[in-house]
Amino acid sequence: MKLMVIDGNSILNRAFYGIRPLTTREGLYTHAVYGFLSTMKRLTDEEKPDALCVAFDRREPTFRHLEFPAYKAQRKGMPEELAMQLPVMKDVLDAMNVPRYELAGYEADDLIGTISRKCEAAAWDCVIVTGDKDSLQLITGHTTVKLVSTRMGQTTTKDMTPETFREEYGFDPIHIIDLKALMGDSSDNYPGVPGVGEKTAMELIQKYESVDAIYDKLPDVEAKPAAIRKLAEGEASARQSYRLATILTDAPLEFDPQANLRKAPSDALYPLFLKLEFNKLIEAYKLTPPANLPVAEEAKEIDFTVTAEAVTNEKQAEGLLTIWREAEHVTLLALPDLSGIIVDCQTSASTALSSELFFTKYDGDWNALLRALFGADIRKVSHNVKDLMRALLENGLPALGFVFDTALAAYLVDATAGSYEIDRLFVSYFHHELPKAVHLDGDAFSMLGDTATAEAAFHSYTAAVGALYEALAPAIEERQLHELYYSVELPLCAVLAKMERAGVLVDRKALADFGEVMESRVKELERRIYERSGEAFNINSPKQLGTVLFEKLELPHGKKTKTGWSTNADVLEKLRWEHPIVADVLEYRQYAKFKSTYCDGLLKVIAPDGRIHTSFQMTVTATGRLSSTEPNLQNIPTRTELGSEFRRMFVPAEGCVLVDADYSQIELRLLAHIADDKTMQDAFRSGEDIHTVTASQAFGVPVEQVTKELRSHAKAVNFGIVYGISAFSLAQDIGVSVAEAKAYIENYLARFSGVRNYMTNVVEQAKAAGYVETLMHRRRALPELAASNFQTRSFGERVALNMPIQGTAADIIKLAMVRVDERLREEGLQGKLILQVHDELIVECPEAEAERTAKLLEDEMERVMTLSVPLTAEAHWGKNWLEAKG
DNA sequence: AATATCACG
DNA sequence: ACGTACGTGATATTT
Repeated sequence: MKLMVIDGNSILNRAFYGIRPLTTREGLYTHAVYGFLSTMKRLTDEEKPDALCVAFDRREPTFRHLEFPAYKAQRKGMPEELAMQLPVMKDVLDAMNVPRYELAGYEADDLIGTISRKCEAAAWDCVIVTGDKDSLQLITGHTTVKLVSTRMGQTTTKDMTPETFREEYGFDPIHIIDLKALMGDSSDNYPGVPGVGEKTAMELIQKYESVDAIYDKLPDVEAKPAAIRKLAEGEASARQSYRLATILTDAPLEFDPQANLRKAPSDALYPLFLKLEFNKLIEAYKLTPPANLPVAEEAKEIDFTVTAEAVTNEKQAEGLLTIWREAEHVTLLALPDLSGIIVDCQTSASTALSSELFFTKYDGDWNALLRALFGADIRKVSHNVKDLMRALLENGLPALGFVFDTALAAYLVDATAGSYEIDRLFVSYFHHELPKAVHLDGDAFSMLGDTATAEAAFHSYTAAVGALYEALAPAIEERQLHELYYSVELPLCAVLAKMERAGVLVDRKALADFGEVMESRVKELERRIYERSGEAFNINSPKQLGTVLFEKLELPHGKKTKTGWSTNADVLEKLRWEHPIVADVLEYRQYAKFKSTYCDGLLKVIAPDGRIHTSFQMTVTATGRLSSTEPNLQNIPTRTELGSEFRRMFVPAEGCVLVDADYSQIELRLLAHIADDKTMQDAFRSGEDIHTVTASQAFGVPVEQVTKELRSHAKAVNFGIVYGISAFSLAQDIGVSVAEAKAYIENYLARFSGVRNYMTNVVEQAKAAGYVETLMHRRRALPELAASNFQTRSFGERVALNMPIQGTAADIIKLAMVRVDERLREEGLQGKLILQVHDELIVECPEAEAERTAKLLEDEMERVMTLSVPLTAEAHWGKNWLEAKG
């Protein structure tokens, strides 16, 4: 039989410092608990112990403190963010039925020591889980230690047995105590023998094994004379340190391994995990909701028992439509194919109506019903409105009167939540699982399987959207998001729905032909690479490629990755002249990428109408940008000549052109505006090339004397500033020494003092507020800024600098899209927006309207916002995307 | 499911 | 001293 005992404080600590901070929507920090549980899960799965328990320290002083007042004296108190997780941790363990032990006057170590000996006495094996090396003294033939360490965010464990210990230390585990007695412990704050450090102590213990043996022999021990003198002087301290380092194995603890046999978690665990928003762990532990899940107070008002009325005939529908038109709003969800819709409506303070519309159950004119329902005179609240609108448009139906989208609102309230599925949101807002919810695939309600269950879920989800609306609508107001939400995001749904539906025409033949060329080039390069390396291998495998380049061909290896040597383009570029194979690999990579991602990838998604219909995601990015999927049309190559050929294959319909308009330097302009940097504002107002002016300013050279190289360095600095620069990365990027890069940045900030102030101010404000925001109050929470981990905190600081800029640019182009769409219709132009690439809009329009459309785009894009610098956009048009870029 | 790489702004 | 720029998505390989 085997028992695992976990050092609670040690593992919780490690998780706290090793994982980036994470809070629930309510601001309760949870990452330490989360990390603890992941570690516990992993180790119990691996070790499969029969019994499991956790030991904790108590706050009271122990005998060590009493005997040696300086003991752990310089330890800083636990940060608040960790302290608040301790009671949570204990609640979780209780709910999991994992026994925990603590005892006044004893440290967790002493309890673990005692537990391990009691296990041995009962003929059990004991596995100790801790990050603390002191515990290694407990290792015996029946007690082993799993030593946990966190490196680079990865937790690894090392199994320490008597054998592995001896191999590493060269003496028996028990003599760790003697080692500590000599070298002391700076974190526990006891000295050992002053002047004797780890190295000397190791040598001595390896030779003599124990403190006793050393002092018996003194002064005849083999060591430097200075060390012998220090040993003699420090004996009292060594003896005392020995006592402090000794873990007790006889604490007065009632303990029977049998009582710690593993048990199934209690019903309390599921709701607790819900409250902590540990959705991943619910899955990992395969938890299911207990039969009688307690109902949270906030959720009481939501009445899920409203009897739904099935709408079967036109007379009934007419009555309902009248009621819906009179209602302040209705809440609805629709199946993706529009064959079923639930409409909830509050007709008075006390009366709620829930109606089921199913195509198969309705004997009237279904399309007429939908046309009425989706007209402008019924105000509708729904979830993922853009997708519903696209479905409506694709069926030739109107898509009007949408007044609220709960997914979109939840995204504005927390852009980093990651998922905005109805069930998840509901749990997160009301700490309560949806009743009768079955696990449906996201928000897509499949009517497969048990129809009754699926219909019940459909109703619950609709009711949940209604409840979420009540919570989210005020939240939008509170956070000053009214304008962004109602004038930008919500209207944008319709614009994007139309764009997705319109799609973009591609020249399939040209794309396929190009693919053939790529294919043969890939084959040819593959042959040459095999020849040059003398073997056939998978060039796409960084591992195999690394072996060939760095072991077989013995090329100098650069950076390492987690799994081996890096073979990325940066590294290979530096090796280009070392061996001809390198250039081949680089070229191979390029062709392979183009072939697989852009030729094959795009060909696969051309719709029957010959066009590609991407999906724009509105709730993905942390900054407010859109993203594009299936396929991603926001990363079509352009930076290389070969790659930009792909843009030639994006074409307008017969008789049309593509008009492409992009903002000029929008992010730098926003930096000048937001940072209120007069020098940079002047630079933009001068109309000169911004990178040249920056170079002239930062390097103290007249504009005429700015060389290409200086300009490109200035450009890199400009970009770096927007991303939250570091000298190291700048140096890496432009290939100068870190010292030079540092000087560049210093010169830059000396000249652009507004930027310097912005950099310090925005971080300071973000720390105080806990978030940053754009000009339109789009917000990003920054729990990272409170992190004690340097790397995490630095990341938070860079994000604080970048998000207001990138996010405001996103606000601006989104508003421009709404305006452009509006104006095109007002002007009676045929043009349609078809793509957005962050700072660029593409319209497809009849050739004859190209000039007017281009002008309209420029005007509307520039007019969106008045800044302290001009906001300029430039449009061009042509017979394909490449030409239209101008 | 995680990692490495590389395409874009 | 820490490790090294912001935001995305797709593909192929490996676990």
